[in-house]
Amino acid sequence: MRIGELSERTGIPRRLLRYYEEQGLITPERCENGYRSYDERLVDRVQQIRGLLDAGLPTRIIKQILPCLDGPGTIHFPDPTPEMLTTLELELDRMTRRIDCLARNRDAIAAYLEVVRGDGPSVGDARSVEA
Amino acid sequence: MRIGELSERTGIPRRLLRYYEEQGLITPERCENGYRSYDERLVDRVQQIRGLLDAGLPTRIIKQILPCLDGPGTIHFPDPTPEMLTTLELELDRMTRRIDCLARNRDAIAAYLEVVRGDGPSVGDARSVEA
DNA sequence: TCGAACCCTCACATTGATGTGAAGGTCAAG
DNA sequence: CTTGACCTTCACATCAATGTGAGGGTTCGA
Repeated sequence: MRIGELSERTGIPRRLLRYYEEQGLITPERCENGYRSYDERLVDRVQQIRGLLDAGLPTRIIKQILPCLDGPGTIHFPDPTPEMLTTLELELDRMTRRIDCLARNRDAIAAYLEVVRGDGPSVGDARSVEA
Repeated sequence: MRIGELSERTGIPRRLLRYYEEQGLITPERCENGYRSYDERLVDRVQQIRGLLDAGLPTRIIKQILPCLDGPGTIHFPDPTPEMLTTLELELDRMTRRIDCLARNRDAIAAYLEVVRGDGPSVGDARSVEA
């Protein structure tokens, strides 16, 4: 498919699809006329990228971890250098911390909302967190 | 305490502490001489801000949700306009999706790492290229 | 009294993720 | 053949989060 269709199917602006390519996150084929040609599988891939981006990971990290997330059974390791493994470990850790922080704060907000809309009992206490 | 001490205790550069203030996330007092004077509680507060920032929330959102996360017991609801509640609901939703996405990808990475190390070297293509 | 170590404001630079528009090629349908 | 809807590249604009440094005041100990 061409960029327009991929854009529509994923909800990602064309501009960003080109940007992700520029960042090395996806590498569509080219038709004779120079148009980008996207494989079906890139629909999922692009959405995964968006998810990670939304989750706060920078493209350069995403680029590194994407190869490990290929498919359910299709895991092929791209020659993991120890350096890369370290990066992954590190990022794994960051992600966990990020998740914890987000979860704690989300829970606090949820609690707050619950209290505010008379849902719960009287005065509540939504304790939360930090890094 | 002054900005230097807060910076040291939180690990946040002075520059950012001033930036957070500029963004309305914190509002330290001022001494006679114009120096910023930070309350003890701001140590936690600042770390909470960092956590949220790291988690991908922009300052303008953080500014909105911070009042709901004040302290242990000290929760005072600031006249929740329906508009604000909507924002919170929305952000709550985003956070949940973000968490899910992060968790999925983190698990995938964790699984990958687990396979790569120790466990049997069977699947995949192990190329040995060198740069 | 001097210097070191703080603090201030101002303001420009940078990076990452985007928006937007110009100038132009391709292609199917009227 | 022309028009409109695609596509291309290029390049400048923007926004948030930071870095960095200039120019200058304050405080404190030697």
